[in-house]
Amino acid sequence: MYADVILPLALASSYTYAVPAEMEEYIQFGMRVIVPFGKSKIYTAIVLRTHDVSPEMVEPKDIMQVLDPEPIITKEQLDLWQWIANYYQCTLGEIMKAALPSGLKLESETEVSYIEDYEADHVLKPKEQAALDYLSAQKKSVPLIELAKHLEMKNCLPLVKNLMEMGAVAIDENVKQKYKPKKEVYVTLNPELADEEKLHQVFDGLAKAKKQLHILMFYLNESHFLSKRDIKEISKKELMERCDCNSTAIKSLTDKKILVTYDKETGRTDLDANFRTQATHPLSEVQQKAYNEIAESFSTKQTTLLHGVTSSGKTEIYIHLIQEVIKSGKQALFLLPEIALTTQITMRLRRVFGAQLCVYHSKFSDAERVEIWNNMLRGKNCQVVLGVRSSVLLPFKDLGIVIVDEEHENSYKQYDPAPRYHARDTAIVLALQKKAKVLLGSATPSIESYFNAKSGKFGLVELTQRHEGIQLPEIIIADTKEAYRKKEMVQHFTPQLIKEMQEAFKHGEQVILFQNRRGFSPYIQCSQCAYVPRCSNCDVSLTYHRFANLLSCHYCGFTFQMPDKCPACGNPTLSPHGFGTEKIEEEVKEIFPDAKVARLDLDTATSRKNFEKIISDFESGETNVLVGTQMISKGLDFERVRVVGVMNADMMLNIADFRACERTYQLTSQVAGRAGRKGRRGVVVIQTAQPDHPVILQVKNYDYKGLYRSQINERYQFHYPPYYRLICIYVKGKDNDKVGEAANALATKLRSVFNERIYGPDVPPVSRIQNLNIRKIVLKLEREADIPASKKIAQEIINSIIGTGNYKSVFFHCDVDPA
DNA sequence: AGCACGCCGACT
DNA sequence: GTCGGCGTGCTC
Repeated sequence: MYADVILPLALASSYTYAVPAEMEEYIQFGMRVIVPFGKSKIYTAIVLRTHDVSPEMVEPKDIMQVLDPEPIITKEQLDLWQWIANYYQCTLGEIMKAALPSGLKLESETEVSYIEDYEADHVLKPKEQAALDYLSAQKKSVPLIELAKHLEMKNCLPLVKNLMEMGAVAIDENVKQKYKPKKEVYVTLNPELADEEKLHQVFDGLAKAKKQLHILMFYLNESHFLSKRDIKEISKKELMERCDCNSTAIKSLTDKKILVTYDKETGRTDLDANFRTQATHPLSEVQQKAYNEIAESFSTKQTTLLHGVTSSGKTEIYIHLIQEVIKSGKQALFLLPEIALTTQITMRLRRVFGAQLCVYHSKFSDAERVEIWNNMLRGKNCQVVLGVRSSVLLPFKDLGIVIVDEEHENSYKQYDPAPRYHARDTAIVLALQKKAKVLLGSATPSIESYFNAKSGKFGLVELTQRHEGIQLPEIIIADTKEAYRKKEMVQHFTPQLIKEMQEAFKHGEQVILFQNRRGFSPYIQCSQCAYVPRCSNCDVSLTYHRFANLLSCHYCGFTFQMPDKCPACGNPTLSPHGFGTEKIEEEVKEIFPDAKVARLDLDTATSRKNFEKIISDFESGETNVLVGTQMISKGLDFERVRVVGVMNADMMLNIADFRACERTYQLTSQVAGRAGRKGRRGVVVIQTAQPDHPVILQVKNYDYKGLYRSQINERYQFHYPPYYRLICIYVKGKDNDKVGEAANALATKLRSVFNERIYGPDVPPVSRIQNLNIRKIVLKLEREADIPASKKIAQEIINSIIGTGNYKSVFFHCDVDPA
């Protein structure tokens, strides 16, 4: 018997292994197996199918082990994987990597250990001696990477191989089980004491130990131990909390053999047994009307777009829809963009759905994610999944609805690494497969979705009123060019923004300042010789971070100490140019010395905890100015914010991308929506050098339809989505000339088939990232074109270019429907 | 992705 | 003359 398996690598085809006789009985599609691959590596693979066709040409290796008693993916999941692989031009292995939590993907690690009685018969080289000294000192096997690090060698495998031949060391491949079920200590009464008489003796013996007596009484009452009915298990933790005692008191009881402890496997995702859900708020009249329209729309359309202004109470409608779905026994998936998954929305859903809700997010521990995966397979506790992009890849059993909140968000599209999939579009395919409904929600829908709604492909429901009659904030456009000319700018603040901030502080209200760039300044420059420090691996200037006193590359993460003099001319004349969140934070402190400023960006939100601390400090009024990147724009509701300042709208407008206008509108409206939720009407100050730009005016007038009309026209004229489908083909490699040649050859060949539908090759604005030079070719296909066939042809042309063998160090990848 | 093989420059 | 760098090809 043989098994075809998917390996978690970017390999085009499946691989065939021999199934040892003892596994034949139980091996099945969807189970994980451990297989050797290549010279020494061991991977977790997934069984695609079993058969008895011996592979030609190669002698199959044996499967080492079957890891699961049951399949861990479903046939339907594989169908979806196949769709993704096909549509987004990637391999099944890449999808497997993205879909499975890493606790389910075991990988081997090479470990080296010292052989105790080894005696050298010749003088060893210094490195060899150093390796042996290190290994013998460790007294256990050491990962190869650790040894390499210790010896400061890039590749120490040849050295280890040598030592192995001499009989000095041994190596082995170890596969570590990463996921361990969580255990908790529980207590119970010693069963030997379970009769009245003995218990009385125990009580008498504890007459002097009040605390212990209290604990015992509490335990007996709470667990219903004596009634022997409806017995409740009690954990040590619960006992300690509810009796307000420490573990010593319990220890005395266990030492006296009155109580005994035992370990119990508990889910990490299990809720406190005392958690009580709350009833939902009834829908307002307007919400109810929208709800009915959605229900009506679902009767004819699979997907419906809910276009509702900020604070129109979309979430409440989602909750009611989900309730309806889970009442019928089906599951609901609630998708949120990566950065927006905050406690606020989680708490809100938790209050309603309690233990039926599970949250799936990269900032949750891997063990939790394995648990959610397993629970979903077993159909346990997972009626409502709140998650980010990758949760569309979870093993749903009976999905009834998918809600994609903030559907326009570009973080739904994965860019690097593959699979380059869009979670919104994948969710629609998933829902189609499960005969489920999809609701896309946004205050500023993507042009594509709005087009689909307008053209009847999706249903459309509009919600134009803010909930509870909260007024939309007033939007002030502040002309920075004019303010500079009149010398009215205070650092990067226009007089209008300063005035509104003062006004807010006077009334004890809060301010949010939005600058979509982290760090202190995007570049520094020597005022003597005009030198600008650049990344050695990428074609970008280095961003100055004052807090850490570092220069950092935002593309490859490379950092180094801020030099105190110019590396080119030696003068101490380096000065920051441009501005990011750190600079704004500093300026606020100078201009308003009494303000308590916090900053929320990738540099301060290093962990979920830090992120939540910054938010809760702002919520409680501990801080009163919050400076941030687009992280502050989503899913956060604050009560006392009156002023929102957009520091520099031009930065977004001037990006060379066909979505620049759309994005500017979306981001700006999104941050504007943070202003004035209750009480006083909010104010938004947008600072720009282009106060007459159509998009700025559309934002000011809350004119989404105007934006849509102008954008849809441009999209049509310049051949962009939704009228055309884009496929970006990237050509990358170390040798810039070779990359250029390969890109030219590819473009020429593509043009011979696709003609004027091919654009480029172009050198992108950042032309080199991590020492890889980049070229970009764009294929624009008409909506009516045979897209699958075109993709296939494009891929064949790419393969033929690779097949010429002229561009060996160059590689290619496709980005279908780029964000 | 990782690992081996093979070819070229910098050391003894 | 060898050591060790990286470019290239293959993995059931």
